Amino acid sequence: MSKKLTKRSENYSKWYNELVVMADLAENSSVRGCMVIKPYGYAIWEKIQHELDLKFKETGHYNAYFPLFVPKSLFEAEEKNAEGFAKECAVVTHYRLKNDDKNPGKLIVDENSKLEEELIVRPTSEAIIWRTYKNWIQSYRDLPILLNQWANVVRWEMRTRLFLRTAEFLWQEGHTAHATEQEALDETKLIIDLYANFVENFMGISVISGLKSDSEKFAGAEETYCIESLMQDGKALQAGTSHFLGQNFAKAFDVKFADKQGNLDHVWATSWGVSTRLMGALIMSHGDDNGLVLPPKLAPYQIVIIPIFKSEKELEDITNYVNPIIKGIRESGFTVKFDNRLNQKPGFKFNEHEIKGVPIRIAVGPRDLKENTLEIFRRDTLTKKNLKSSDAITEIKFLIEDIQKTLYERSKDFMTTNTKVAENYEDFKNLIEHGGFVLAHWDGTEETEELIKKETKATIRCIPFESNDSGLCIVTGKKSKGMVFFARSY
RNA sequence: CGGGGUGUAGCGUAGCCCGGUUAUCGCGCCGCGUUUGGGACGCGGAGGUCGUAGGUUCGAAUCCUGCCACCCCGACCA
Repeated sequence: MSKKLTKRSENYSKWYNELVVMADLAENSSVRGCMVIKPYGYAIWEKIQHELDLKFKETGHYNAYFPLFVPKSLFEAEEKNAEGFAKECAVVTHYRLKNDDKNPGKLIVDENSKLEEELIVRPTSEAIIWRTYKNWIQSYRDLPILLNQWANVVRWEMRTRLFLRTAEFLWQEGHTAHATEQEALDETKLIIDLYANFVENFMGISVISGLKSDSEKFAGAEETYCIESLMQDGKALQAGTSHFLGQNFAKAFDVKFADKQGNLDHVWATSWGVSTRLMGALIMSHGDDNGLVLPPKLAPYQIVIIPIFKSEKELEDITNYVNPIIKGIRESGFTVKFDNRLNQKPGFKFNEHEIKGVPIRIAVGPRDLKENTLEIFRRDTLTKKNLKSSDAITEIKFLIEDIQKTLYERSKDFMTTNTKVAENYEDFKNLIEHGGFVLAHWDGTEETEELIKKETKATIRCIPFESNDSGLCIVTGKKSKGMVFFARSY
């Protein structure tokens, strides 16, 4: 990993600031690590939502909404799930405040308003949803249930990190119920493939997918499938997960159905989600030393037009000149912003939109009006050229596609060149030090995984679905079913 | 919760070791003028409980103690 790239991780927070900042909460507040999503950042999130929503609906899913609060008794029903999340739950214990007699103008919790049963602010919604499904499912005719929820969740992490691990985050969580194990497994796989497809083709980020090891899988799941991407500093980032929950939640919440023969059986389940962390992945995958770089499919606006003028009359002329071009761009299905602010200079605007990662910039000044030209700049390669204004639409169509493609290929090349095979443990330690994915044989035991983690800080990011050649574990020398992906991760 | 570090204007900082006028500089902000094809320049101006509470002292941003917050490393994690 080059020094420049390593150093770049220090810049990430700078790029974040265009999209998101840590919330400025009251001093002495015990709430930490909440984020404020700025309009530009939220516009990107909306794009992600919109596209995923389409894909979910294409595959037969519907959106629904469930409560923010989960009664503790429901939360604890599925033991492993409860145990896994217990240490990071926000808990509501009271429902009322009152004036503090000793401290005028201040409020205190009214002890008389103590709740009979505490409410957990959802860290994830399996519990409350499966309690609901219990009432919805009696027969095989009620299945499958394929629901998705767009929501916020709260996880009281020891340590937060902007975008990647905030105390509250936005996500979508899918929760499905099926009559057979195979159908649930198929759903789990369908979604992880959907995620991989989305992240690669829409966000332009190359990913690997596979299974999580037992120690890394979701609390309450039988299997966790994941997609993992590689950031420019060589650290891996989990970008999405899809869980096969078996009958665990159906058993915990007593959800049974009668099949065609009239036999009762527990329902099979999946759950899956991606979060605002995807935006972190976006920044850390494509950002360069000049700021964000957005793939056209995600950019709040794909093209910005910057007029260069000395007088308002000149601006008017330029406006008349670019109006047909703007119209043409919109008719071609692209989004464009005409930055005709009077209070900022062109140089400033160039820079601002570069930091924001706008894929294409067009500059138009008096010179262009004379020669019937414009200057077009692409953010991914930082190159610009002049062309006839009549060629603008053709060029834009080409660039939109080419930038999307280039970003993905860049990400893919980066992952390929930073995925190495370790022949032995010494080799492994050395490779891990340099960042990136390291493929190595592993004997499949938790002990070995733990040892590697302790000695190298590397974890198993995923186990490929299609097991490759068998071999010998690099640590123990025991038989291995195939190589797995290791990396240091966020 | 364990180890390390930091806290000075909206942001980034100097000063602290070795206490002493009106707390430094840059960015940003406001006004006027000149500028405008890559983050403009000049002049003028506003903005500070030096994290907080105590202590030492004639005198504290500076020394001491407690507390609070933030950052980094561990444990945890989408």
